[in-house]
Amino acid sequence: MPLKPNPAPRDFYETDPVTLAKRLIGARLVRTLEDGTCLAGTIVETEAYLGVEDKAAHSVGGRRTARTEAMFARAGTSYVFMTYGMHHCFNVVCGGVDVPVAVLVRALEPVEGEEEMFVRRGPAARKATDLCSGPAKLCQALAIDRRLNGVDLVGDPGVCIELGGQVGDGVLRGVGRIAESELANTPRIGVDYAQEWAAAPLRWFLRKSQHVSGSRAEETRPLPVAKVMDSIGRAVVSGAGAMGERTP
DNA sequence: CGTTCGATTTGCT
DNA sequence: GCAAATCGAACGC
Repeated sequence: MPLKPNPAPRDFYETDPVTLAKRLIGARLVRTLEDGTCLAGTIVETEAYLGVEDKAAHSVGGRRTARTEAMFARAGTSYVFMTYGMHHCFNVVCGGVDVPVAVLVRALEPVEGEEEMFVRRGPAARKATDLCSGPAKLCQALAIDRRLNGVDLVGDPGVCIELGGQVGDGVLRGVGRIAESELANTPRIGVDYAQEWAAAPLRWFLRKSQHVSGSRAEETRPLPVAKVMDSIGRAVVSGAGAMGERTP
């Protein structure tokens, strides 16, 4: 029997997407189904989407539509979208209200409900590293779809993020606290259309993990807008009032 | 191993 | 009408 989930608090999310993308590695994404089934994995790969100026972000130019609305919500909200007509991707919204920035969760190492994940993923998943090694794979494995778009990860019973150190967590095979030196920092995957933003170093993954997706190549180009992080930081501060490094 | 291509629906031009 | 923050099958070497 899984323990009751222990959601990360609001202030975990009240930061910029680069900070949150790194902070999420080693945390657990926990999905609780209606029947009580728990499906969970340790996050091993993330990407930051920097909002208005980021040509790879759905919220580029401040584009605010039915689809992107959740990106404008408060930190700790989910943003789940459908792409290619059949796949879902799960994001964690951060920043402040009306600051449309988020982190895409790209890969997990399964820690609970692996058998159920194999059933949900179907015959293409032949081994554990096939279950959640991609943003759409992990959504299929954890039964995440657009019904979970815009929900509050701090208060919704269906999905949350758990930090390490949960009492009684005997199944954690994951990684606990992560040093930045254990992370690789690479271009984002599948955003070649984003011109000068395509090569920006906005993807992170746990080097030692066998559960990551896509290329491990680390050649990047600098952020095309030098002050974009400053502008996000100011917006977070003025919008949410809680920003900065967390030192647990 | 590698590359290519189709699936299938939505969101927005 | 077109391209998409993807995946997996099919094929070539």
